[in-house]
Formats: sequence, C-alpha cells, structure tokens
Amino acid sequence: MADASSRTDTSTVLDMDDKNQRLENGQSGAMALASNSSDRSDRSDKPMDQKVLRRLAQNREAARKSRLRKKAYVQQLESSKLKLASLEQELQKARQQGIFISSSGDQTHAMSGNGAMTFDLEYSRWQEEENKQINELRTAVNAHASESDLRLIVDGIMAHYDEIFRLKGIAAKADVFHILSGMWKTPAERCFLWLGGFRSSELLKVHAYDIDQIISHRL
DNA sequence: CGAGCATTACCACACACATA
DNA sequence: TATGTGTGTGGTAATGCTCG
Repeated sequence: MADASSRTDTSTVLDMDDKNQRLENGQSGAMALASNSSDRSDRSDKPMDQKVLRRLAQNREAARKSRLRKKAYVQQLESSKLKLASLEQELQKARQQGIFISSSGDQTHAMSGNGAMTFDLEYSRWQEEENKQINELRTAVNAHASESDLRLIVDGIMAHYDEIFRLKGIAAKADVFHILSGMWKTPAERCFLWLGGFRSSELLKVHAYDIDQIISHRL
C-alpha cells in the first residue's frame, strides 16, 4: 500500500507539474471559468482575472496546508494510540507481576512489592497528568482566558493533588517504608528535600504526640 | 459588513491490483 | 490484455469563522 501511494505521489507530482504548466499557459478549467465570468462582466476583465486567479492560488495553497495539518493530526493520534496501548500493556504486566509476588510465600514482601510498584506506576502517571494540567493552565493564562475558565482548570489541578494524597494513603498502608524513604520521588524532588534538610524522622516528630496517645491507650 | 482564511465536499485523474 | 474497482492526491467551490 505504501509502495502504491509513493508511486502515486510521484505520478501526482508529475501530474501537478503538468497542470501548473497548463495553468501558466492559460489552459486550465480555472482560467476558462475566470474568462467566462469576465465575459459576463465585460467591464474590468483583467482585474477580475487577476483577482480570481489570486484567490484560486491562495485557496489551493490553503487546501494543501489544511490537508498537511490534518495528516499530521491523524499521525499524532495514531502514535498516541500506540503509546497508550504500550502503556496499558506495561501496566498489565506490572499488575500480573504484583499478583504473582503476592501469591508467593512471604506475605509481607508480597504486599510491599506490589504496593510500591503500583504506587510508582501511578505516581509517574500522576506526574504526566500534572504536567499536562500545568501546560493547560499556562496556555490559558497566555491566551487571557476568562476567570471562570481559569477557575475550572485550577479546580482540576487541586482535585488532582487530592488524588496523589489518596494514592499515598493507599501506598503507605501497603508499604509505609517505601513512602517514607522517598525513593519514588524524582531526583530533582529528592535534591530539593535534601537542600531543605528534610528527614523522614521529621514525620515521627510531628506525630509524636499521637503516637504517645496510641501507645498509652494500648497499655 | 466585507475581506481573508481554514475547512471540507465534490470531482477528476492516475495508479495498482484483481479478474474474466 | 482489456476492464472494473479501490485508493490516494490535488484543484475548485461552498461555507463558516474571525477580524478590522
């Protein structure tokens, strides 16, 4: 099929050259149409001809560009489709591996392995979505979008952050050490946390009072 | 409101391929 | 080998949208 189309391309290019030649020689249908219309209005022949020819040429070019844009859009959709299929396959594989681990002997490792892996996958997807939303917000601001439109986007971003807290909650139940270690973060995030002097033990200090209460209650 | 532009339907044409 | 069919491509006209 590709072979056929490429050959068609060559032929149509040749065809185009031929048509252009005819156009230049004034033998095309367009020229005939222009001359017919100018016959009807025999006041200003040349300006009309020039105007019609210019319009035809512009429209020809516009149609060509429009088709190229459409082709690029379709190609982009196709590649997105392939990428999505590949991601789904990857996710499926990861889930299967998780199930496999959880069905093996050591339940502690099984849960932690599955939870951590799932969270890492979810987090990378969350980050992709976050980038998209930030870009959308940036575009809307640059385009001077209305207050309500901006509010909608910001609300979406806030909801998106709620989602990561929810995911962290689930992941912490499965493997709290994975979440505390921060190994799921990007290198840049880890760098900023290091610069800020963050230690996982800070979380214990924050909850020290609660922990005391729980322990004393149990005793 | 008119000019300019983008998109799309329709058409003609060329080509590849299948089939009688 | 002639012919029918499917497909790709480009030109033109019609239409809708935007902008000054």
